[in-house]
Amino acid sequence: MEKSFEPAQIESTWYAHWEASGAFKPSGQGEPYCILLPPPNVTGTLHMGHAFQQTVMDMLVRYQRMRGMNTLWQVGTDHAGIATQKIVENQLAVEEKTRHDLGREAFIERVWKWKEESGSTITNQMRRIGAAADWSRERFTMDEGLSAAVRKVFIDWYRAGLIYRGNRLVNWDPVLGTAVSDLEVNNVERDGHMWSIRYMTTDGAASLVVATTRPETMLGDVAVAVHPEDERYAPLIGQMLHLPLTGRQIPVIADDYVDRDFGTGAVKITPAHDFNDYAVGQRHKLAPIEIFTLDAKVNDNAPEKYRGLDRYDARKAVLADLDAADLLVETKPHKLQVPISQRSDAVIEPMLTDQWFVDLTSETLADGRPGGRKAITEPALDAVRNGDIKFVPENWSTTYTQWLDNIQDWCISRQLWWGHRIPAWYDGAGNIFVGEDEADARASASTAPVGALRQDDDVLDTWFSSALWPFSTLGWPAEGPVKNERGEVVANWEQDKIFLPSAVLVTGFDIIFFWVARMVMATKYFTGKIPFREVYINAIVRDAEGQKMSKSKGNTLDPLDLIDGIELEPLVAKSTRSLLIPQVRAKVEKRIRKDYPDGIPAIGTDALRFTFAALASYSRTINFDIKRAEGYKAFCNKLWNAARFVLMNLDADPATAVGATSVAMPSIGIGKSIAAEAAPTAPATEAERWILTRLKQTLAEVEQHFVSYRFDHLAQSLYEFVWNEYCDWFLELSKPALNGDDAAAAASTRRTLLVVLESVLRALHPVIPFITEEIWKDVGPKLGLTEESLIHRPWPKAEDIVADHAATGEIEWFKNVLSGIRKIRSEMNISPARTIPLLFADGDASDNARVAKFAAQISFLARTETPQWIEAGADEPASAAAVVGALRVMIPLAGLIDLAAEKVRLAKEISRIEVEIKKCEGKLGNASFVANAPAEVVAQERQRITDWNTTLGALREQAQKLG
RNA sequence: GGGUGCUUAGCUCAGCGGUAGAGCGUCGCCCUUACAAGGCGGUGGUCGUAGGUUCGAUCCCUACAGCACCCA
Repeated sequence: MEKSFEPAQIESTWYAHWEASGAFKPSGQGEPYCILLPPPNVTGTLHMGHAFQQTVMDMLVRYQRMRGMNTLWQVGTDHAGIATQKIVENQLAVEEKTRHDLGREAFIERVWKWKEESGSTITNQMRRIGAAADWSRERFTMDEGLSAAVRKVFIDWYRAGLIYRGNRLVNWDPVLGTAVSDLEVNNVERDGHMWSIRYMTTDGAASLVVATTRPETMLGDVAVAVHPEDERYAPLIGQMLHLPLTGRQIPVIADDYVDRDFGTGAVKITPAHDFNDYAVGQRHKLAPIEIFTLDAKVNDNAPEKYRGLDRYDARKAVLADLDAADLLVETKPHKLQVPISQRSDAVIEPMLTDQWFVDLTSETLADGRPGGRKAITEPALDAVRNGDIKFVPENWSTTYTQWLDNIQDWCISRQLWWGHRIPAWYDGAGNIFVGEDEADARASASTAPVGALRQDDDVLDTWFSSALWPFSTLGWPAEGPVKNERGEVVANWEQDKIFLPSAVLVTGFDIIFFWVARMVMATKYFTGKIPFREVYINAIVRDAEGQKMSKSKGNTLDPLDLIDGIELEPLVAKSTRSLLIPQVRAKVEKRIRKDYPDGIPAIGTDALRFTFAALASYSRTINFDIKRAEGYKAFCNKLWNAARFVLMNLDADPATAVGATSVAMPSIGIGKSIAAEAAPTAPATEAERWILTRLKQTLAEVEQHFVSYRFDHLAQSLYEFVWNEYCDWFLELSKPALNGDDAAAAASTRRTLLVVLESVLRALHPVIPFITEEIWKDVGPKLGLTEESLIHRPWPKAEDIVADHAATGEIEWFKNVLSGIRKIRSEMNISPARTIPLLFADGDASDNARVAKFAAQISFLARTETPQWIEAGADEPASAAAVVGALRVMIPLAGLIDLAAEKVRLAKEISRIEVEIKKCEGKLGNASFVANAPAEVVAQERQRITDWNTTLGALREQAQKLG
């Protein structure tokens, strides 16, 4: 083995090896265990959130595979309608073309070409973080198979009356020219104004003042609403007003939607361009008046003067004209929430358009069939309410149920070209024909079309196809094998439906609405099954200060930069490349130069993964600190060097290396190896029995943490075991054993070193697959294991190991004695190189036996001469002492220690213990504590006070001896 | 306005009813033959504030303050 751990070398070969060996495919044996990858955007690149999420999934899949489950990690990407179309449109823009210049077919062809060339970026990056996914089954939402599922779902829902076409107010992105989901709209606080405008009654006798942040929409006003109990306006209700600038007349209506205390208490109603106003208009049967075109310019319903003006130019013109007419009463600054499209940053304009919807709200259809609420929404709610699907952490189920309880019908049409084209046709009379294709649509219709049929131009929302992911990727609705474009079989519903429901979905909370809920709805409806049994909501990754990562802040991290490392200058260049505003560029550059003056060190995939695991508690954000990752790289190095130590000691004595003939160990899941066939006898030393006991406990904890998704605790258990127990104590204890006279103990220790190391490599493999595999390459054969590589080894089971709690007591005592000596050495500044005398005094029979047993190890590890006992009552030299129970562990002062300093040290220790004793006495002196506290707590308190008193007695005796 | 969280060592976070923990940082001593990405030993916290429940509260309850996020 190399002298230190070099991640780049290790990582380069193993992934290809695993993939080629078919290790990621379902074994076909054991209980099915499936994880669905939330399909990343095909346009995307791997960010920290992906890396974190995928590490979690990978740990689970690798663990379950080792446990013998039939695992499938179903991967793929989604076609990301808007994002992908935009990328290609931007490319066309460089050539000074639009998609309309190409035409629909040529454009789509070009998008496919882009996808073939660039769409695999993120899946290649996933391989770098070690994702053990079954790439042979990789899918894309626009695959033929998945598209067939989309068509079938659309048609079935349409024929069940659950999909309808309607003219509704939707969030319209005037830049992209499409409807967008309300989940793709952010309400952003902006500085704006509140304008007060006077509307006169038609008889000229009175007026009222409305307050608005969007004065231009007055051109589409159909009423002014006031609160029904608002006395200020009571006489005006029912009267008509002159709508300024338009020559139209509108009524004053009463509606308790109006907040009397907001603005003037009188609200202009523009149903065609505001969601609240739309509802008011419906209640009062007022026809909406649209005043904008689809690119947000004033249309022909407005007075000629304003036609063709952009909405913001129209605002200026309207305000100027109102002011001129003396109808503008007040202008004041106002903070308002502006709806911004996530996809284009454009201000959303609510617009009345013809769209397709999935009914999620009606109880019963007009013809008596079940409506969407009953058929789709309720089953999805029930699945969570009755516990079929569990959220982890549990409280996310509230978010889920509250959202579904208040859900609106789902607008599924998008005015794009890239996506699944809606399988609906229109005849000359506007009748709708739905089917697999035009022929099917005709055949399925009850009436003959009038004239030619024309297919709907629109495509479906990307999430419509993503919602089918749990079953469409498994081959549904095809009967037999589904092949990809290369003719390879990627799914077969008949066989693969065993993977439904999948075991767990790992995803971010922001996706609960977009995707989780919709998968439950579609999967329940079409298969009758739930899509997954558990939903693990992972935390959102932020920077070390808890700030959201954003390119314009310059605090993003590319997981691949952490893995490979990057110099400062390339890092600055790549971080500022996409930033167009010079001030932002400068700010980002400054920050990066400050945060990473030396660039980013390479920490490797394993350390990055371990860091993610260690940070994955149940909290909803994790703050990623590179320092933490560097610490876990050190852990990898520690493991590496521990392995080197073990192997070096085997090499030194090849006769006992395999050990199958001499001393056998508990089998610990060694399986069909040579070792297991040898008669197991107990390990020879206490230290071995102790480390095996600790290993057993650790493995049991790790299994528990996998069940509860506490990867932070899992990582910590393994970290502690490897570093603080195996390396710090067992490896150290093995040194005297290996160098001692007892050949049986040396041989046994060699084997235990190896057996424990091999087990811990297996336990760590799901977290840090590369380094464990690399180390195992040398370790496995030494145990006579026949597996080709670690990935094929079974999970090490706690129950295969025999615990020895007596040994634990012995080693704890040993650690206390050794720590006591080290403490004195350190505090008294005795050089670590110097061998010092060591004396024991007092103590009980078991101390006597233990000293005899561990004398050699104590001398070796504490660098002392052979310890001597001082008989009770005999004279003893002035010494510094550590107290372990009743035993005094003493280092004579002569030439080593300052008497005064030792007295101070002792006095400090005595007073510390006196405080502890006081605390105990306080509790035990309280009658109600003794009466009410559980017996074991009282007993524990009594034991503590006894122990403290023993220690105190020994310390006082020591102090007295020093005079 | 409705909802969900968070507030514990300098930093990032566990713990959640019975002796306050980890990693990183920091301080001291050591290049001791697996590892200086290391070893050994320290320092560091009235667990946001105020009440309440309890024999006992960092942990449960109430209120308040501050900070996030989600939905209107």
